Amino acid sequence: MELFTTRGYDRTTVDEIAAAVDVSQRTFFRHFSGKEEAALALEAMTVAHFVEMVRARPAHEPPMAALSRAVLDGWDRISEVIEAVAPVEVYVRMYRVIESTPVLLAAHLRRSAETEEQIARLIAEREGLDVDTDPRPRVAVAVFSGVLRVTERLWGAQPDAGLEAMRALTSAYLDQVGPALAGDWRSR
Amino acid sequence: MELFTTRGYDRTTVDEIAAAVDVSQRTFFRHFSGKEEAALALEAMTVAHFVEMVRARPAHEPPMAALSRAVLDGWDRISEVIEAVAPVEVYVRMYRVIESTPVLLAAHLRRSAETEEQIARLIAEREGLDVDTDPRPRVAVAVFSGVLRVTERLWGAQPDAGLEAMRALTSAYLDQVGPALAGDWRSR
DNA sequence: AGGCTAGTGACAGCCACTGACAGTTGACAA
DNA sequence: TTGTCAACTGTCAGTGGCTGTCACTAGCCT
Repeated sequence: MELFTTRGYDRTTVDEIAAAVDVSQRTFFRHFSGKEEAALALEAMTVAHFVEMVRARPAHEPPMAALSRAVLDGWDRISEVIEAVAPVEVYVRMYRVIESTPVLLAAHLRRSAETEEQIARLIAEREGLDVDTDPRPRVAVAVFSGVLRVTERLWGAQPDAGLEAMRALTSAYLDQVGPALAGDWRSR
Repeated sequence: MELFTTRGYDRTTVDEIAAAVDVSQRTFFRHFSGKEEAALALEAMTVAHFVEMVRARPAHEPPMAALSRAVLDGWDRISEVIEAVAPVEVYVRMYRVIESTPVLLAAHLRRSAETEEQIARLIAEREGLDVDTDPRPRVAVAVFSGVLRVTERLWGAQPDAGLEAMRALTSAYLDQVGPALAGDWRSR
């Protein structure tokens, strides 16, 4: 992470990473499937945390409410999860590296797509629906994650990106789904 | 495309592609920035077409209506666009290769994200809004493209994926946004 | 004829990644 | 104490995507 955030992803070779932790290149590839996975390791941790938060929501909550609360509560506790492995500040710097590195951003988006599918199945299960018959679980999750992506992008662009700012942004943007879908924006 | 769809993306080397069109490897890289770009070239064409369709919508249409109609009309005319370059059947086969090849899917999603930003700016302009102040353009486009991604994924999974099926699926799934956002799914 | 440009090939090199082979270490059973 | 197994490691020799450099050709304008 130190190398990635200071030199940049492309200008960091696997040999340099291996040397920094005093290990052969071959050994690096035994721990990580590739340079990409190493770069996204922190991010993967937090994503897993959010999935857990969704899984833990009480069964009586309506789908969208469960998703919203899971994410909002998730942001409140995320710092503990990160801090157990690395300073939060490293996480924030690394997020910016991901956003600004095409191959990393691409990989990140693909992983998000996989997470979406996973959560859609979770929602379908909660509601007792078949994810391949009823379109609503996947549509709901797609709408939800679409908004989350916009939010995280905006957050990364802010100069003073902290975890509290992220929570506030997420909440504000989720509230905009209704207005955004309204027929005529000019009439409001 | 022929090589990619028969042998698979990973099992096709740039040398093979270059040899197939009787050109040196170096020349291949002068025409395409990489193997990836070559594989996504057809897809890029159709995306450009959809952006044009959005740009062509009359200014008085509400945002979501403009997006829906642009995409639906887009599917009606897409076959001409594709057929000018390759058989539609190649396009469909190639879409499946993209879906099933991790690096291609990742690249595809990243490009979609760029297109989203482009369209959000288009929508903001139509409505006379500042895309960095009003959240609605980006949120609306995110919701919309989220649904489109679910649709295209489902379409690719169908055995008889044709362009008409795609249009129908798109329409059906866009209609599900309302129901998916409804509070309690069980009450309906 | 001279010079410009676009397109090309050949060659050498960087880097991510993989397969094959050979240690080393610690835990545990004989 | 000794054999054995599993987990981890290093070395080496590739393959394949991609880039920089140099030299060449064909068409085209002056």
